[in-house]
Parts: sequence; structure tokens; C-alpha cells
Amino acid sequence: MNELAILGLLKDQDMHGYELRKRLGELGGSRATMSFGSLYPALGRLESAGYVKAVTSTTRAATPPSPMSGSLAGELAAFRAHRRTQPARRSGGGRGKKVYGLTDQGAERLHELMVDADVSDDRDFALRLTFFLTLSPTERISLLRHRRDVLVRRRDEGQQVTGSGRLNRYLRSFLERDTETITADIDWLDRTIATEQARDDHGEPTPGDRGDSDEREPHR
Amino acid sequence: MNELAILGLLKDQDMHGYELRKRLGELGGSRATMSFGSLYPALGRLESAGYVKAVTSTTRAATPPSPMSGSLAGELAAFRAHRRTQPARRSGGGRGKKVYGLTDQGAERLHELMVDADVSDDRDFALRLTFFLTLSPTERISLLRHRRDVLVRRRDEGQQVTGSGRLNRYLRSFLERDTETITADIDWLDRTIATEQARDDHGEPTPGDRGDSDEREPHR
DNA sequence: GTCATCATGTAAGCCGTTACATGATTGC
DNA sequence: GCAATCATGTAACGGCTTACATGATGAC
Repeated sequence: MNELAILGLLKDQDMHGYELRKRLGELGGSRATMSFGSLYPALGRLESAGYVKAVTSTTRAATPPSPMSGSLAGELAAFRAHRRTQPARRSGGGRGKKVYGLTDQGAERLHELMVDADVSDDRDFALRLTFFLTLSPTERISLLRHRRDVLVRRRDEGQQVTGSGRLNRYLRSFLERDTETITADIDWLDRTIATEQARDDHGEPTPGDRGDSDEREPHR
Repeated sequence: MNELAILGLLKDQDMHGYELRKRLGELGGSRATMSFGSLYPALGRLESAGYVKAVTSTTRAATPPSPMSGSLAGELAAFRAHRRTQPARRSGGGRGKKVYGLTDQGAERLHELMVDADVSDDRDFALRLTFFLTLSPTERISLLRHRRDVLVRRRDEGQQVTGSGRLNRYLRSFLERDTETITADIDWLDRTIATEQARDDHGEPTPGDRGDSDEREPHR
């Protein structure tokens, strides 16, 4: 799940680890926080797999239009020019920021993770919605339908439990409330699916390539 | 979390591993399932810690009123009498059922886990409700209040996110729906707290020791 | 010049998942 | 006698959490 979060965030913009963590916290609140102890190893794995790649630039710039050379030696030199030389990178210890960017394979991997049919995990589904615009309308509808199935099954299960006695009053009351919630969630999905179908019939930017048109809301 | 589930189920009744898993599935549906690969090691850990203890009895009986001797040799003998001898327990492989029971320390441990102030995990909270009757009204109220705090914070976070722009339409809509859900959950907690306070003022079986009075619903 | 925050990592330990292996019980 | 289900476990692997270690930057 961290993999999806990292790749999804990087698709939008190059970032370093610390920033990724902050962004994720901003989007998902305390529930989505990633600890550094899982973030950096995850970045390392993704880099080994070729999904992300370091594009270090020490100087700050909001959404820099730099063509990112990819030259490791080059950026190191730039770093040294900006700061005094560091002692030949020791075992542990910090050095400059490491800005990561998504590779083509990384974008593919992200897409693969996004369209995965298993939408039973609540957090994972919320995360997918965060990056929903990277999908085509058809893909979106498919995911929403799968999610609907999951919730219908979950509601049925819950009702079976509630109906079969053997529960204390607290759990029973809680499950009844839970059923209502799930029903409302299903309604939300139905509405969203309907909207999406209208969009699909019309003819929106269909391919999953670039649907950024409203990525940033018309505000600010 | 598995620890809480196991101890909570065993408080009610002695059970073997397979049964624990089934019971948990019945109570919590597919979301609460525990895999065997985590269940048996967990049982082992709990046994090492002295929280549960094997009380093996091979013969079947619904809620047997046996005084459970605790004698390992004795139950093994009984097992052999019932089945033909097994080849001196090899490396892996199955043998008779191993029924576990809660020890006094296990009951203490369960209580400790139940009153833990961290109620931020949704599943964990649902699990606590499952065993809510093991707590005193005062303890219940305390937990419900803590849970309320968590949800209020969560809702605030969500509203901050929703208000600060920068979200795609899907996530925004989803978060709005989420806020409604959380508000309804808070209302549920308020109602439940009120009921519980009324109960507390009256004078119910206060101690967390035995509040089984309505553990089994008056039905069947 | 010092403190808070930014920033990157490593190490130990825990626990969960999946897959595999084994055998008992029951119904047909 | 065979299959389905009951029942218990082990092994490999992965990944997350917590705690620790280190150093850079910027504000005051």
C-alpha cells in the first residue's frame, strides 16, 4: 500500500522522502501516515526495482521545469558547488536531499496497482480515489463496481451476523449502525458510477494517460 | 489484535484453535478472519506467556462443566484411550484437538488490553465492543469517550483537508461522505454513552468481573 | 551559537501472510 | 475405501514499528 502511495504521489511531481510523508499526511490525515522506517526502505526497494529514480537537485523550486538530466555525477557536482564538500559519504548519516521521480516502468507499475481488482481494503480504496484521475473513465467504473460488490457482500455478512443472535447489545447496535453506513456508501458508489457513465458516454479524455484536466481545482 | 480476539473468545468458553478461527469469522465476517499461520503461533506465544493453557479433552461436549484438571498426563491418557496410540508425536503433523482455556493471568491480560486508551483503530474498537460486557459501566464509558475524541479529531482532520483545496473531485466527494459517516458515528457514541450513564447511575453489576447477565440474548 | 525542524537512513524485533505438510473424522 | 472437512502445525518471506544515529538549515 505504501508502494501505491509513493508512486501515485511521484506521478504528480518529483519529491524527496520527507516531502512524500508530509504530503501523504496532508491528504489522508493521521490514518495515512507512513513512518520513516518504512518509507525509506520502500523507496529503496522501488529504486532497485527501477520504478523510481533519484533526480537530486538541492536547490529549491516549486514544480521546476528542469529536464532532469539523470546524471548522478552531475547532480553531485551541483550539490558540492552549493554546499561545502562532504567527507565522501560515510556509513550512515545524512547528506543532501534525494529527490525521486517516477520512471516509465514506475508509471506502468502504478497503473497495475491502480486497476487491481481487489478493492476490499478500505484504506487502499481511499488511496486509489486519491489517484483516480490517472485512470480512464472505463477503468474507474470498473473499480467502483468492484467496490460496490465488496460492500454488498460486507453488508450481507453483517446482517447475517446481526440476525443470528448471540451478540451483546453493544456489538449488535454497532453492527446495525454499520449496516446503515455501508448502505449509504453503496448509494454513494451508485451515484458516482452514474456520473461516471454519463461522462463516459459523452466522450472525455478516455485513455489512462493524461486526464489531468481538473487535477488542480479552479481555485487559487 | 489477534491476542485480544483469542483471549476474549476464550474468556467466554474453552476452545481449540480451529474453533477460535471459526467463531471469529462468525462474529466479524471476512474482515476479522485470522489465518492459521498467525493463529497457531499466536496461541503458542500466549501459552508461553502463561495467558492460556491447554486443557485438551478429545471428546465432544457443548460447554462441558468439567472441572478441568490441568493434568497434561491425564488428558493424554484419555486421548490414547479414545483413539489408538499415535507414534510418539513426530516433527510436524496433527494429533488430537488442543483445547485452550484462559488462565487468571490471561484474564488480567485481557482486561489490560480491553481498557487500553488507544481506540484509534477501527477494527480493534469493533473487537472491544464484542467483549464489552467484560468491562464495568465506568470502564465502558471511558472507552466510548476516548473513541469519541478519536472520531472528532478524525472529522476535523478530514474537514481541514476538504477545505484546503488541491483534491480531485472523487476524493473530495468521498471525504464529504466520510465526514457524514463520522458525524453519525459520533452521534451513536453519544447515545450509547448516555444509555450507559443511566445504567451506571442506577447501579448495575459494577465490577468488571461478571456481567454475563445478558451475554446470551433471551432467544433460543 | 543554539534550537527547532528538515532530512535520510539503519537495526532489532514482531507479527502477519502464503504455502506447504501431515494426519484425524465423518459421511456416503 | 474415498472425499470433504476438521485440525494442527512449520517455513520462508516480507514489511511495518520503534528506536537510534547522524547531519543540514534556518530563525532568533
